[in-house]
Amino acid sequence: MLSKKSQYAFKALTYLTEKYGQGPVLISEISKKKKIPLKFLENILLELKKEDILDSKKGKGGGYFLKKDPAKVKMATIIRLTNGPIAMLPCVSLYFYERCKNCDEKQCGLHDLMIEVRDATLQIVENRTLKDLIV
Amino acid sequence: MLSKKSQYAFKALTYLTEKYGQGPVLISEISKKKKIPLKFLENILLELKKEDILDSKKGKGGGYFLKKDPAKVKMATIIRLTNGPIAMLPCVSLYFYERCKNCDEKQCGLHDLMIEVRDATLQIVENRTLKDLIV
DNA sequence: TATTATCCTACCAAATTAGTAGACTATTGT
DNA sequence: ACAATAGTCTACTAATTTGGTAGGATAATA
Repeated sequence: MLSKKSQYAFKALTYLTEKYGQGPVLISEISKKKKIPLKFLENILLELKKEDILDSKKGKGGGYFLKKDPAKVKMATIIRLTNGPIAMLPCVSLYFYERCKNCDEKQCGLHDLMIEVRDATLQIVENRTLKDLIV
Repeated sequence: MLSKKSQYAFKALTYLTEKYGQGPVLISEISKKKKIPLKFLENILLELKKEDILDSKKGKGGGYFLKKDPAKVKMATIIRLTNGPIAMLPCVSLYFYERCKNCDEKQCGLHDLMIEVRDATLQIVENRTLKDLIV
C-alpha cells in the first residue's frame, strides 16, 4: 500500500497538474483544497522540489508549480520518490535492488513470479503520467 | 514490499510444498533449512494453521504440513494472509476496501489507474499456486 | 509418565510513519 | 528601507508497525 505521504503527494500533484501553466499555487491553498495537514505537506513538496519534480517561488505571488509538463512526469517516478520500491521483493527491484541472502535467485520460484508481477505493474505506471490523473 | 513475515512464510511454504505428501515436518527443520528465526517461524506457521493453509501434529513424529494440495493454494491468498492488501490504495482493494475520505471515486484519476495496477497483479497471483514455486 | 513438539499469551526493541514547532531566508510591494 | 508574504530548514515527537523473544501450557506418543 502507498503511504499517506505518497497519497498526499499524488493529491497535491493532481491539483498542481490542474493548475499547470497558471503560475505558483500556495501550499496553504493545496492544503485546504485537498485536506492535507499543512506542515506535512510543506515537507512533501519541498522533497519533490529537491527531486526536481516541482519548483517554487518565495514571497508574495509565490507558491509551488510543476517544473515540467505533466505529460512528461511518469507515475513510476513519483511512486519511487514518495513511496520507495515498486517491486514486492528487494531481489527483483530495479531501482532498489538488494540480493537476498540464503537464496539462489537462479532457482527461486518466488523470484521469477515476483519479476512477472513487477513487470505487469511497470507496464502500467511507466506508461502513465500526471496528465493521466486529471479527468 | 512484502514484510519479512511474508517472505519467511513463502520460504516455509515452499519447503512444505517440496515435502508435500511425506508427513509432518518439524518447525525446527524448516527454521534451520530456510534460516528463519525459530520462534518467529512458530508464530507464522501457527497463524497459517488458523487460516486453514496448514495443519499440524503434536508429539513425536509431529510437525507441520500443507492442509491442501499445493496446486490448490493461490499465491494471492498467501499474500493477503501474510502481508495484507495487494492493491496500492485502500479504495481499490477488494478484500481490504476502505472508502477514501475527501475524494470522489467517480472522478479520481488515481483511483482508476490503481485499479488497473491491481488487476494486472491479480491476473498473475490469482492464477499461480504454491506448486508454481518449486523448480 | 517421560519425552517430544506444537500452542498460546504476553512481552519487547527497533524502525518507520505521520505529523508538529519554530526560527530562518528570500521576494515583493509600498 | 522595510513590512508583509511565503517557502526553507532543522529538529523534534507520538503513534503504529515490524520483527522478533520468553516461557509456560497442552496434546500426542512410546
